[in-house]
Amino acid sequence: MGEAREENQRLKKYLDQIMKDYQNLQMKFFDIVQKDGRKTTNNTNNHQEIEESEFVSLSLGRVAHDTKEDQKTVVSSKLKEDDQAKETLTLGLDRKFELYGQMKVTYAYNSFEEPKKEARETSWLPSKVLKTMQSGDDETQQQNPVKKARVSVRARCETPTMNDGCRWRKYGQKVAKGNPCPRAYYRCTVSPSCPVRKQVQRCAEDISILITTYEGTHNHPLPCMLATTMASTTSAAASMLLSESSSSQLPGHSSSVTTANLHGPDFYKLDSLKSEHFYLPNSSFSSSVVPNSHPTITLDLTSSPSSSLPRFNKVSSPEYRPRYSSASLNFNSSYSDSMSWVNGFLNYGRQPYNKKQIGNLSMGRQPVEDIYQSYMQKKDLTPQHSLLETIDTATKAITVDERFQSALATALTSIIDARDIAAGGAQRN
DNA sequence: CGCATTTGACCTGCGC
DNA sequence: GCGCAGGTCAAATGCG
Repeated sequence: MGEAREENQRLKKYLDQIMKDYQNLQMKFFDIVQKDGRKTTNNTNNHQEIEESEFVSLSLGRVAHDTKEDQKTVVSSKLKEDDQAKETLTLGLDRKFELYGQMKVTYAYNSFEEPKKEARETSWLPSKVLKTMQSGDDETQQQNPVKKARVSVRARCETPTMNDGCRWRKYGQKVAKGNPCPRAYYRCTVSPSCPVRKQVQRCAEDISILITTYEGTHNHPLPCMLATTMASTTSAAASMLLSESSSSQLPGHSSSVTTANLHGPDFYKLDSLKSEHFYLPNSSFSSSVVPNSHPTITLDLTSSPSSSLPRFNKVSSPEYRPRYSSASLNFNSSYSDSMSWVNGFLNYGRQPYNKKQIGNLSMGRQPVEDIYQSYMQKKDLTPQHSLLETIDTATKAITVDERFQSALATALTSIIDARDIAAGGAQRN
């Protein structure tokens, strides 16, 4: 328990240090942006340079996933100014690597803090800079109207809609061209102002496959871990798509997609993702890109077997360079594996979410049942697993996962403390 | 009775 | 400008 306390203190200090470094880097960076801005106003011919400087600025903290050498140079030269700042950016790069390389889908549990964060993060900026950035975005948006990224989830599902933990209200239905099955339109009703919508449609080729397409970002606390996981999964996938798009944009369009989308909550959501990772063990990602339509990334949970190794394919055709890049990342596995995950996914939302049973078992914002659930899902456990396996896995979770140990220690402390207090009170009485 | 769903009308963007 | 398709609205309807 003492160790747990020390660890908590250590982590707090570490977090404070990261926040300081991050703010230092931002200050320095926007100084440079301002200088660049002055240069560009002197030269009216280099509009593209303005766009690129904006592009670089908005990529910070997220990923320098770009092929443009000059941008890399700008970023790296700035980083040399501050080693600690470099460390801060490295966090972003690592995160990106996780998204691209290992295809971890990060688990965000504090997405509802995004608007506040956004306000806080930008509040220190000189109003002039903010104004410039905002008007710049408006301009580029007008020039190049950006459609929201969509994330489509294909899963075998018997029910009319997939249980994703959120509350939805149906507001329309339409038969779309090329598919006799009607498409249903839902909007999130957890918060009246929530912009998130989803479309649900059965696959024309296989009606057992349900295609759920999500659009937008929740602006409220999500009701359960399942919803949070879903939201962060789709958000991460959308961010991946948008980030990927930034590396293959046409010259002169460089800022249109990226700047417009990085100002949304997703940018901060990604930034808020620290260490909790949620695995999609058996899934396939691909994106379909149609000019002037919504960039869509598809998360296919119905894939057929081929290889357990992740594949990353760029599928942009030389004849057609879309505004949004095309990419696919496959994690193909057996159908049964996929289904076990989907079943776990769907069933979890139906489990009673009884916090009282868990009591004070919590670790910061993340309840320990979430950690455990996350761990269980990483292990691809399903209700079909035997009790022994479950116990075995729980034991492993306790012995292997330091977070779990820490949470358990904290919980035990609170229980013992509470008992001591009660006992003390009884003795006094 | 209140809330969710249904469904035809309407709006908007795009291609021709 | 027109038609088409996707998306949304809102009155009507259904249900607990």
